[in-house]
Amino acid sequence: MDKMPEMEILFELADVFKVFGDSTRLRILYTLFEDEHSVGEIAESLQMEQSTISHQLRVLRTNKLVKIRRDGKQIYYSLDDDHVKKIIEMGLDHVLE
Amino acid sequence: MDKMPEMEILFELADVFKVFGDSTRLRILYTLFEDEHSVGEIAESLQMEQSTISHQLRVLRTNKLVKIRRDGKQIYYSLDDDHVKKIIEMGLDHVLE
DNA sequence: TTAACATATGAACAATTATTCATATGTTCA
DNA sequence: TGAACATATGAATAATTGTTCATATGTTAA
Repeated sequence: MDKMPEMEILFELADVFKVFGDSTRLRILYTLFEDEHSVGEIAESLQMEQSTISHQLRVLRTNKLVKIRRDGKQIYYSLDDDHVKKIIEMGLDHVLE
Repeated sequence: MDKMPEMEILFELADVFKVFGDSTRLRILYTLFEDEHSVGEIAESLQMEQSTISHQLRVLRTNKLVKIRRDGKQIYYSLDDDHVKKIIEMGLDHVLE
């Protein structure tokens, strides 16, 4: 173990970390820690443009960090991976020394 | 717990993940998983410019992921944090599903 | 001191990306 | 069907960033 992965895997790995490397996406993920939320709720909660949130949710979804549930006009997003919390907490451990 | 951190902390957190979000830096970290290595050794091993490696090592060092030990003309880099391996492994878990 | 070597650094460039604005798509209800 | 609402998307822009080249800094040994 700990052997260097193939280049293809390394690029994917870097891409995943890139997703965590933006404060807006981190805020969205934190918002979803507790419960699922609609796009509008997240935008309202973070005081950001609906468009911005939607764009970033797509990034999160493409990378399989969140999943969706449609209910009428709204689309509810929630965490789609057990690792998300743990990865963020590990990063936080590092930041907090 | 799981409460959203202050903005300042969120930016730091994002910055840490940004560091992991580059394949060159991931390769450098993997190289250091086993043992410490000099700048030249890493550049040779990864077949990249010495300058590129040096620049990226500075990023890693600034973010306290690697530390240095001077020995004559060479500077040996090694991992400076217990979390590094774990964070990368978590990310890998996600990538590998 | 000087030559040779190892590493660091600054400037420049290309590429990537987060946000905004405007608009499109899709859903509900009258 | 059409109006109102929720979300998605494309284009444009500004900002950030990884790499290279050239050169500077720092170390050793003669």
